[in-house]
Amino acid sequence: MENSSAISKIQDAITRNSELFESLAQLYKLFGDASRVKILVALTQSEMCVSEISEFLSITQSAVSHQLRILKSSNLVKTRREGKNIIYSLTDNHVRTIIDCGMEHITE
Amino acid sequence: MENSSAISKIQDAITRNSELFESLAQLYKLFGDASRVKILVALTQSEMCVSEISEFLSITQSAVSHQLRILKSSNLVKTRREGKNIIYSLTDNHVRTIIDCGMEHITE
DNA sequence: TGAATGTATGAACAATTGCTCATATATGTA
DNA sequence: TACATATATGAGCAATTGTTCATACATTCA
Repeated sequence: MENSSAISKIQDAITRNSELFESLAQLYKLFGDASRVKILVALTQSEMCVSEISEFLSITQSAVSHQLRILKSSNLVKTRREGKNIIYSLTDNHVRTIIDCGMEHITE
Repeated sequence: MENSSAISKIQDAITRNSELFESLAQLYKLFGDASRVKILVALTQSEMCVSEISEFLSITQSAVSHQLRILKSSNLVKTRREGKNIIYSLTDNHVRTIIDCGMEHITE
């Protein structure tokens, strides 16, 4: 099948921005796991330390830590120390927006 | 560590809506693959048949079909037949919105 | 009807992922 | 300093995922 001119313009745009869409996929992958979304949703409500998250999601501390590391290295969350605790919070409001955006689709 | 009352309200909300967040993760998982996002991005521009998508993304026809099946069974895309071709298009505007939402985060 | 084209699908496989377990590191406190 | 608490991390493992290959199904046209 032959490319129409309109289609081939889209092709150009997508090919040129290939890396951009890889990043986009990479971003959404972060939201594509139930544990991580729950963590993120929780953090939209309040900053929290690891053991709190671990408790109320009924996920082991280790599993939570692993996930938080992923979220942090992707700059979705940031940390500060407070005594023995490490307090996690959202880096910015994008997470909130993205979650809301998805929720609208789910709860239509 | 003990739950503060604020935290425990969040916990309740998340526990009660556990299934909702599973769905949310499930939705984002669909956007969490480069091939699929590219397909979806393409479809935000124009409806397209399988071979067109396959060509310009340089993905085999089989791989595209497999991905489209996933997207269709998740109701993100719909199809109609036109002769030998199956034309794929977005089911609604949510996909556009979600992609835009992620793009804003990427291109901040 | 037979050949060509477009699409779908199942099996197999490599890669990725998220968890658990054990253990290390860091901080606070007796 | 010794111990308890909070968090991080590496290795190992089972489950999931995305692709390829071969092939089946569907439609058009000669």
